[in-house]
Parts: sequence; C-alpha cells; structure tokens
Amino acid sequence: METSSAIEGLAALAHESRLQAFRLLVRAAPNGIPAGEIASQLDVPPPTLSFHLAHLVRAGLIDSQREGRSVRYALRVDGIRELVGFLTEDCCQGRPELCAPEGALAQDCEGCDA
Amino acid sequence: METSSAIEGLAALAHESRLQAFRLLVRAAPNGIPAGEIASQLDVPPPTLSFHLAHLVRAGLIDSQREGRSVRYALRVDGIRELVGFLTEDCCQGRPELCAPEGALAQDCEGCDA
DNA sequence: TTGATATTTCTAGAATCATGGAAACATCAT
DNA sequence: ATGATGTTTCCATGATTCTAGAAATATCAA
Repeated sequence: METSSAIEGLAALAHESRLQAFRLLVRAAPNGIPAGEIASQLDVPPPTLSFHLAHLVRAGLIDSQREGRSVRYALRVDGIRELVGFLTEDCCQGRPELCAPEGALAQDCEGCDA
Repeated sequence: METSSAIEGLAALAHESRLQAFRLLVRAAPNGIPAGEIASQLDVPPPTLSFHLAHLVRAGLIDSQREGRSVRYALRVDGIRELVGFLTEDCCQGRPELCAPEGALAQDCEGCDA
C-alpha cells in the first residue's frame, strides 16, 4: 500500500462522525445502510454526512450504490484490511515483535460478537 | 481504548512528516533518535519537526527523554499496539472475518526484516 | 407533469492545522 | 560568566478542513 493511500485512510477515520459512520457500516456489512438512515442515526445534517461519506469513499474504505431514490453505503472490506496491514507491516519493519498484538488477529476476534 | 484516543492516534499518523518520523522511530526502537537527527533525516526545519513530534507524543505513540543537550524520541510500543487493536476490534464487532488479515499477524511479520 | 422523498453539490463562513523565522530556554564546555 | 549547540515556544501567516443552509439533481408515484 502506498503511504499516501494510508494517510488518506488514516485521515478518513480520524474524525468522530466518520469513525461512527464507519462503525455502523462494519456492523451492517455486507448489506450496507442508506445515507439517510446513517444521517439520522448519527444525528448529522444530510449535507454534512454526505461530505464525510464522500471522504470515506475517496479513501477506499466504503463504497456506494444507488438503490431507488436512496443511496446505500457499504463497507469495502479490502479497504480496512489494507490499512491495518499497512500499519502492522510498517511496524514490523525489522521488528515484528514491536506492534503485533500478542495473539493472532483471528483469535482475538473469537469473542467479538458481543 | 477510548474512541477519542483512537482518533488522536489516527490523526497523528495521518500526516506525511509525522508518519515518516514514526517509521524512523519504529526502526530505531527501542533506542530512539535525537530530535535533531530526525529533523535532518526528514529535511524538516527544527520548529516544524518539534511541532509534529509533540503531536505524536500527545497521541501516546512516542515519548521523549532529555539526554544532555539533545532530546531523544523513542517509540512507545503500547501506543501503536493499542491503535491497531482498536481498529481490529472495531472491525470485529460481530464480524471477525471482515477485516482481519488472512493469516495471523505474527506470521505476516516473519519476513519483514527486509 | 406535478409533487414528494432522498441525496448531493454549491457556497461561504468558521474553525482547525501546518509552517518556519525569531526569540527563548536548556545543557555543556571553557 | 560567555559562548556554542540542540530544542522548544512564540507568533503570524497561509492552507486545509468542517459545517450546514440553499439550491440542484435523481428517482418514483399518481
């Protein structure tokens, strides 16, 4: 992953509303959620939300698809995978032990359905 | 990890010079590097670099220690671990398969000494 | 076509962040 | 003390990002 893409992705998540929207879409994967519903759940005016969703799309973390008169946004799985991969590889440069979580990632996730 | 701390951390890394400095410090861990040397390696004026390093410190990703007349910055290992942990746990909410890299993290790192 | 609903684009103002010179501060040597 | 070196704080300027109302666009229903 290019470092400029990584910076895009980090910046995209480094904002309260965008992080919240992203979280909603993670939980709603792979179906996604229409823009309006996201806006009302986050209590953000539509133009503001649209601005933030566009930011996440630009960063490759989500994508959108028109569906009747609404637009459904959904997680783009590879986006976050690549971003996490960038961070861990970056950390690994010569020193794997420095920033990898103790256990394997998949194992950490076993109890996450709460 | 608090989401506000995560946002701090993401924002801290979402900048070219800061990400570069962070990378240097990852490689130089656990020894660290004096501020002046980081500045010259990145070709950034000292006041600007100082501003960025302070940002990374605030985010808990690095820390500093005076050493004679220079100040040595070093990776704070838990910082990046927590940040990566936040991202992966966030992704895992109910859907572990969505954003965990295929293999275990530690295994991904085996060939990273290049 | 007209109207209702969903979303985005336009726009301007506000807020935040980045930059780097000058000055201040800290440390050490003489 | 004085001076040299390394770093930070101060400050002003410029650049970017955020916000949300108003207007524009898209889709469907009657």
